[in-house]
Amino acid sequence: MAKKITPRSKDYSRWYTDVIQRAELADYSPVKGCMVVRPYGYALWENIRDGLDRRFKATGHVNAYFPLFIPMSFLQKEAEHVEGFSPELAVVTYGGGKKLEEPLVVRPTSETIIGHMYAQWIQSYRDLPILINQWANVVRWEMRTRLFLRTTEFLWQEGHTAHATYEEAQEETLRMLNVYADFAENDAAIPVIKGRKSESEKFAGADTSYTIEAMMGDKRALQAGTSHNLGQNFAKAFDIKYLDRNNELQYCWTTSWGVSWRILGAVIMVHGDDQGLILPPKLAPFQVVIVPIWRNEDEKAQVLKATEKVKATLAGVRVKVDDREEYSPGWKFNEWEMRGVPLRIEIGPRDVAQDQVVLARRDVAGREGKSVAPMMALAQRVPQMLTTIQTDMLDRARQYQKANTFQPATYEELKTAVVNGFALAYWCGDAECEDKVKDETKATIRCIPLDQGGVGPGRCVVCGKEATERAVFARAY
RNA sequence: CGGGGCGUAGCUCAGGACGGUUAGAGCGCGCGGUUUGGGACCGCGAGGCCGGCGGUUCAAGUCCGCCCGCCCCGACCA
Repeated sequence: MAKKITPRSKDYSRWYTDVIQRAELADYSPVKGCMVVRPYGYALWENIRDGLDRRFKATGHVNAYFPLFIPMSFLQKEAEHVEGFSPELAVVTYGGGKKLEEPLVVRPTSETIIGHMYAQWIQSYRDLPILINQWANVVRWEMRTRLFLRTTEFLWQEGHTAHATYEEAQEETLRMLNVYADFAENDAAIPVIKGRKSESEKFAGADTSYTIEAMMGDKRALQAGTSHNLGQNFAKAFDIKYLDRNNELQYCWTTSWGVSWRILGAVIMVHGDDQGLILPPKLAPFQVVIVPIWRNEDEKAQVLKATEKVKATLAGVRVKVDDREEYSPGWKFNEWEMRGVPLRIEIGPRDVAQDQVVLARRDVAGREGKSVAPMMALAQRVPQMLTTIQTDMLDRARQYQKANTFQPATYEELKTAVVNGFALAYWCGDAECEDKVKDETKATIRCIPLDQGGVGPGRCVVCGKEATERAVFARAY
């Protein structure tokens, strides 16, 4: 435990893995590319899950569960889909000691098997829309993995909907993109850019993919969630049809959308500092940690009594009392700061005598983040401070993103911009220009923002041809 | 899959070029005591197939070969 966290400036990726392991969010598994999520990390994931799930329910979705194994032939029904996913499939060829007649794919995503079921469940326009989400694990055989950001097996949710018209499907696609953005900003305190993916970056099998992109602490981009309008591609591949009001057979329009535990990596990288994690109050497993301080049995009894009293006044707040005797208060301060608890309450003999406590904000370092509050005021003050911390964290992240986003007009400027952050620049739409940037700068088009900022047409930053839209170029995870 | 690095105590590592009794340190862990407002200290103690297999040798943690695993950097991805 004495091991120090590598400073971000020295080695950002080391910092990232150090923080995860030292904060006990996750650990490496005996299986390459896989990850063990520890209780503290899982509690964080549960809060993410709950925040999203609540929003899914509020927009009319229901949860269900589809199987882990998918017949190989299903994947092959949609040409683009199979092409996109086949390199990263895990395939089961033996079961019960016998070679299987048809290999089973461990789902990399569930469009195919869900499409197969939808084809059976949907007969009429009256059956539509179908709005189902599932929380599941999926497997994608990745060459290089990274805790939370890219693991062979990962937890996520995948929403799959079927609609009667293109318009409804498109509306759903954007609705869920907005749900993701709302969650990212309001719960995770991560500012995101909503946008459309370029042809080369879109989901295998989608007509159009949308994304929320966020800037990490090292100014690289991370795709934090995606929402796809699948058009009729899967409907045609899986024969998802319905009879419309005129008794005519129509193919459905489907969507899918997903957020994985990768977003937990974003929380770490957007907010963390050299001390470790900084968790937004809405997601933190413990929003408040109380560290009691005493010197002798007399003080101990008084302080613990006051601690219980304080805890009781904080109904509705997730409070951890750290009354372990084998660690000193100073040790605990460092420990809980490293683990990102948003607010610390210190209660010692001096505080008990004066009916007060010391409050320390995790997001404001040192003395500046410390304040004293009367015990009487805590029931109000603590929730208030948690709200302030939550909004301050979003503001800080937003400022950081803004300060590191550039608007290059020339290719030379673009080259500089993408090593220093995001580049918002005109793009003509040609894959050639996109590829050139990728080859020469390692930056990719993260998205074409939905909000173009009210600017008119301009010149492609690469080729100079007329361009109607601006794209965000950045190096990405 | 290419390039680089590393496998010795739970963790971080020394030892290794030059083979030689019982393999070390710090941290962590257990017990006892003193401590406790920003990572306290003392004493005692437990803990090792030195990644695996094979070879050289009277003798291998150390030399040689093969294999395995992990981490970091590149080509694909939520």
